[in-house]
Amino acid sequence: MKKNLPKTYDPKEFEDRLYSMWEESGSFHAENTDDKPPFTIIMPPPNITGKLHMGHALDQTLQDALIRYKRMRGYNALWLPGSDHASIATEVKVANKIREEEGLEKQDLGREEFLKRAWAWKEEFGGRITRQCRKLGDSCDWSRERFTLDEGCSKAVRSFFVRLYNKGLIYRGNRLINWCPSCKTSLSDAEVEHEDKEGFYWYFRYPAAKEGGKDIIVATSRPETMFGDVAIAVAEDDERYAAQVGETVILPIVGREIPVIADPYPDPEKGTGAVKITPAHDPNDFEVGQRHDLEVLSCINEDGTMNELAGKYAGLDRYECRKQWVADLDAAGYLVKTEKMTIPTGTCYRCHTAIEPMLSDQWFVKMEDLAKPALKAAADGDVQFVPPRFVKTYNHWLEDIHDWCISRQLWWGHQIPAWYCQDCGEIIVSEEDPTTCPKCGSKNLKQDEDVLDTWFSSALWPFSTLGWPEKTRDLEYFYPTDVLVTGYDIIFFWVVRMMFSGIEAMGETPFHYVYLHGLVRDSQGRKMSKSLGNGIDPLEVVEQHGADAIRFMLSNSITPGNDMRYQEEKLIASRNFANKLWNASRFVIMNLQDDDGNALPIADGENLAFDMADDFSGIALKDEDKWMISRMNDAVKYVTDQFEKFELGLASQRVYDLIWNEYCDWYIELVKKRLWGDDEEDKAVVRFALVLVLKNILKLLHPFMPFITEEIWDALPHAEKESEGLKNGYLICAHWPEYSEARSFPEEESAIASMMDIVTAIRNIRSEANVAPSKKVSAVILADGKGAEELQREQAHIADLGSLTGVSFIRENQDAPKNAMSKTTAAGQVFIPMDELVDYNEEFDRLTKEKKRLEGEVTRAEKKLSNQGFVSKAPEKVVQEERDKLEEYKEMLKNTTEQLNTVAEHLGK
RNA sequence: GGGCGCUUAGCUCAGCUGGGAGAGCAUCUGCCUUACAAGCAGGAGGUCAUAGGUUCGAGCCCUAUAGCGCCCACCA
Repeated sequence: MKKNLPKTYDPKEFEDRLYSMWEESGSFHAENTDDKPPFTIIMPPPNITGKLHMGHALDQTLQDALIRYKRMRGYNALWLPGSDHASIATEVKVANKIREEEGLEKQDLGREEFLKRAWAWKEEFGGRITRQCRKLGDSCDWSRERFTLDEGCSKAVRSFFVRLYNKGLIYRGNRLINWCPSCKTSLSDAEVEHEDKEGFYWYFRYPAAKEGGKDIIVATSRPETMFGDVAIAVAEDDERYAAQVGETVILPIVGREIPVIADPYPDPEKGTGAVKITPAHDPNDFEVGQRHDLEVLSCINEDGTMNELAGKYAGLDRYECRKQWVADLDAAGYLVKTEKMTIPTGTCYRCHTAIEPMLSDQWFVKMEDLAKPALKAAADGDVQFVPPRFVKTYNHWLEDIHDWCISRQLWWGHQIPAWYCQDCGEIIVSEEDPTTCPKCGSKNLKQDEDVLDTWFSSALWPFSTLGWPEKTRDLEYFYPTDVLVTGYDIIFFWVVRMMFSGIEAMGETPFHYVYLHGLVRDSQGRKMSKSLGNGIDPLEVVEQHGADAIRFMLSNSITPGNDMRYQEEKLIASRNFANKLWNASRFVIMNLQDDDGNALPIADGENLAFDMADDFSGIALKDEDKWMISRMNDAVKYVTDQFEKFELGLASQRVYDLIWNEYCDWYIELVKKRLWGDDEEDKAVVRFALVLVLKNILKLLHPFMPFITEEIWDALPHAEKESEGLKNGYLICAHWPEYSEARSFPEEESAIASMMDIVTAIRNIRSEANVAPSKKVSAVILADGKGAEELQREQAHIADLGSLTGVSFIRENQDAPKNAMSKTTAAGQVFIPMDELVDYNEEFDRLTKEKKRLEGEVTRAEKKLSNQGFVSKAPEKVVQEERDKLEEYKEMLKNTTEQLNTVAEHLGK
């Protein structure tokens, strides 16, 4: 046992030390042995490009709280950490760095050299976030840390790719894809964001080719794509254009003749009802083109400049071309009108450049057959969302899913395991690098240059990290994982893909629960972002106030699925809470030893500090001890229930309440007198209860505030028995408390509660009468029945906490002191005679007000009880409660009225 | 265009399957009481967005309305 804790709570003094202690003792390591059940969380891998932000801090605090809770409950709790190579984000970052430092483009370096730089970059910065996690106290199993581009994950990616390919679920196709002209790569639908941009509708006249024919006016927001126009489409039943279907019109200035066709696609209500068809640069047009067997004419290059089809505009950027082209059309008399419009525009989720739909050879995952079992899993409850409403987002995404474009024109990532025979054109898809073409025997093979979408590898994360495709013990034991904790913003990127990949590869959903949290916003509710500069660095907060404070703030203000605000005040409140616990613990420890630091006896020999104890037969517990143990027991049940429901906010609030309002404000105050008294035997009992409850409090709080609780735990005395079957004596591995009937003391709870009510009433009177806390007064309590019994039983506490010279009891109101202030509680009425202190006029007003209030209550209750519907239909329990309440109020009213009369008499009214 | 969420004390938010609204901060009053002023004790503060409905009973369920926010959607 330590001498005592330092006088001030200084998290910096112990947080790092404790983290090393936990890690070195192997407390984070999860065994894959059958002696305990497994509990698994796979950490959503942070990008190696990033640094820890508030969102991570929240995500990880929740996961760590769950893991610590389950670990204490006796599970082999595995929290598997790792990071994501973040193909496109990293590639852009590394390329920028090379450009800045060396003035070179990545093409100048070549693939091999570029990848060397990327790996070097990863070595330098890649571990940044995971290192920062330690500051937060994350109890991950670092021995199992993974990286999406490490050998094992790469093997899993290849294996999964080949498997899907062989099943016909991956194919190579020439289709219209999303192209980012800035990143110069294709993107999946999920990677395209939609932004409303200011733009125009330009109305252009397409002259009829036939002499005397009717011109057609067409609206477009993208005139530069006109060079790729291959038709004008009108609705099939649009009478305005019926005569022109089958005719041709001239593409202005260009002079090319294009047909007018009828198709279901055009909406007669929109624009002029006639649409220009550009299959190469619009997904709808592409489909129209397919139906009518139209040519696909591409007029834009991969870098967003115009190609030779654009004639004199070739080489110009698409927007520059647009400007000049519209001016030229206007000058030539083809521009009919211009309309300002908001144009919904697809943009790249990385660089926000406008996406260009492009026809391109890419690899795709065929989604239909993969989506179905994933939908079924959610419908059958194999996976459950917390909160449940998010299943809609999940379903919605899977229901109208398009095939997933997985190839990226990048270098940093998993290169696609496909080879092209340079002689016969055969495509070879294989886990091992092939040397010869199986078709023609040629050795002239070339691997596909592209890499896979980053999300293709993250989709495998729950099983690739456990060893798949090998049949490892870890995989067998820890899969499926229990819960995925992540932000709701990532459902379609990641959750959906892990689901169908997991089901496909393992035949089982990768997790049973998906616990979704929201965003951490700033104090004004804005998103934290680099551009706004309103981000708050969690590490700075840890540095200032400690990891426990930020963890508690984050877990205390959370509701599943909802965004939350970061508030400095809330953080301070959390820090103050830690300080409160620190000082309460100091008080306890101080009372466990004499002035020289020698341990004082604790009741019931060696086992009494045993925090699991629930046999109190040999210990002379007093009411307040039982009350405290009972309240603690109640909290244990509640907190455990809330943990099981992922309601960490409610759980932590209850712990807060238990510690501050019950343990500190009442219990410690109640036992001070005993501790300062002479009854050595009783003092040993108090020590027992103080330690018993404190230990359980520390356990309940540990998932939220691991450091301070461990530090205090270390300073407390422990019995041998407590560590039985545990790895070590640390709190991180201690047994989670369990609710026990033997620790439930309803009678004492009720008695102490009545006492607390009366004490509050006394303090209230004193405060209203401006009586100094040091001044002692006497009190008379009017009560009968259960209330009288309870209050008499606790009268010593009443006198003590009420700072009374004495307390006497009466049964009849007529015996009440005449010149006194009074307050009524459910258990009884208290009178404090204070002749010279009371302002009778004020007291008269107060009592009048109180009488009115009570009359209202009585009326309300009587009305309710005279309602036949209520009495006959409401449950008996509710009705009875109402009757009891009425009696109580009637009694209170009677007493108050009499008191009022007394005061009135004194005033001569 | 489709979907979802929010609206409760001055501020930020809780409120479990319907049974007389809570917390933190801020505020007011009194206290440096030997664990803690990062504290203690006491108080004030709410037609639970609006309008209907269901019910004996609605912050909670249903319908509509308003405001705020988010997500999705093939850019005539």
